[in-house]
Amino acid sequence: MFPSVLGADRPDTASGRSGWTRRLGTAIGRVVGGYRARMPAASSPSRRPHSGNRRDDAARLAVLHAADDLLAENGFGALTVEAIARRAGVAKQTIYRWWPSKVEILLDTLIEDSDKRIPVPVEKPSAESILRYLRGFARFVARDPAGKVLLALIAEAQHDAGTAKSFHQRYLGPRRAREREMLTRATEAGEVAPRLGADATMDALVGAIVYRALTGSSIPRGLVDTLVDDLLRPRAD
Amino acid sequence: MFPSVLGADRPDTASGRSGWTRRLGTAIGRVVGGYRARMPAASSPSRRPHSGNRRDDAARLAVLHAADDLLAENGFGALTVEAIARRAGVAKQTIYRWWPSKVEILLDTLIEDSDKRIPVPVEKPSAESILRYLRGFARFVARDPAGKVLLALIAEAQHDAGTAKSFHQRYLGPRRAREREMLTRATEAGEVAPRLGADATMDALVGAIVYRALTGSSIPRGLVDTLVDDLLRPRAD
DNA sequence: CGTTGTCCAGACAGGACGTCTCGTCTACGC
DNA sequence: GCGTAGACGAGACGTCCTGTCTGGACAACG
Repeated sequence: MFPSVLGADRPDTASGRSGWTRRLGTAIGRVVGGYRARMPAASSPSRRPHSGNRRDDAARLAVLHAADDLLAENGFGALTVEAIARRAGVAKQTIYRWWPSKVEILLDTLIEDSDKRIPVPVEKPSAESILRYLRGFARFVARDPAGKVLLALIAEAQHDAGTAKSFHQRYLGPRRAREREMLTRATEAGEVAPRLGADATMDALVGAIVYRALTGSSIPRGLVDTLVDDLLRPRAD
Repeated sequence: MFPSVLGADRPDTASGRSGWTRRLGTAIGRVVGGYRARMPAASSPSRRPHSGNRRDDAARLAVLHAADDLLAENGFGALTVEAIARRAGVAKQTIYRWWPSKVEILLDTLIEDSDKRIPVPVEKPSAESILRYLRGFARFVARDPAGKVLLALIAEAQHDAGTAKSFHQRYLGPRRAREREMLTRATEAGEVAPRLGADATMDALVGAIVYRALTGSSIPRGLVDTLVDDLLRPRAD
């Protein structure tokens, strides 16, 4: 049902690639910049003309996929950098060169996956599109292996302050901005009439769904529908 | 505001107790059985008449308090069994003798604290008492140091299957049973009229509150009030 | 063709884990 | 009383993962 996380074709490891790099580099490309792509000096636009060898994109993808797979198979508790390196066929140092922690690896995969699977419908906002979005979100978080990454990061953010900061800055913040936009537009268009503010309303909807997922319960469609109806539909009295 | 988690008087460590044990043993007693109290053979009611020395209750409390304090101070990520042992003035083996993991320690403190701070009002259920309960819950989870334990355990349950099982069996399950009772009685009395089932309704209410706490947002009273009103009050149409 | 930077491979110290073995002390049974 | 069973503090032990740091091979660019 969900054959593969993060893209269609994926090599099992990054090893045994003679000529791989060039083909991959142009064929796939980078959808998301990834952790380090934005870290070093975003202020200086024209950096060094890049001497030396360039980053191996196959290795980057192998790491992302390995992390994803290992999380789905054994859970976050068993996820170690060494295991990721082994599975990806990559040296440990290659991982530490580009990511400061396994959390940033997961964050990279999560951003890529959720942009692909559950984009926020900011254009043409309507009660119907909001409902569809939340149904998709519920499905993502409850049944999609990639949704487990989201749950794992929410969890890890409770344990580590650095994770919390990064998770907010890179994922929750931007996503919530789009959700707020979606809800605000729909409200202004008279499509919905929430009694709470945009953030509180989204938290109530998303929170209920996420909590069900966190506690291992299923998320029947009727739950989402009723919730949306109760919180977004204007009351008669 | 919340001077101490888990009881009033607490020694800093368990060491230096000459004569401590006897006094503590009778004075404080055990509110909750704790992890191991129910584990070994609940089938045989009359066990061995207990030769040897008995369990040191001061050590038990010192461990519970140390875990609580360390979690509040440094977060779950920095919480180690060794650190708990050091802080409690207790040998590591003493901890492993009674708890299989630090999670069970936290579970012991959580059960004790939430029974004390946010009991579920199953008697005399009313819309008003439900609202008060949820306000208290929101306060507990957002501002009480003991509430951090709940968040940490929800988080750890995502990372480890064993934690998830234990957390459900010992905390979420029993608590939800009482909450369901509360809601069902209030519904039968005509006090409230949820459109969703008891579990789904509670998840929507609790989930929204927990999600705010998990993402570090405050939980204004108006949010809880409106949520309760939207989900529990009968709709006119 | 040399410089630069990435890659794999592996060594390394540090820390936490969970187990184990001591010696001490205390409650209970005989 | 006295012996024994069990809890306790102290600390050693092997294992695993961490994050850093080498070395040597390779590829891109000037």
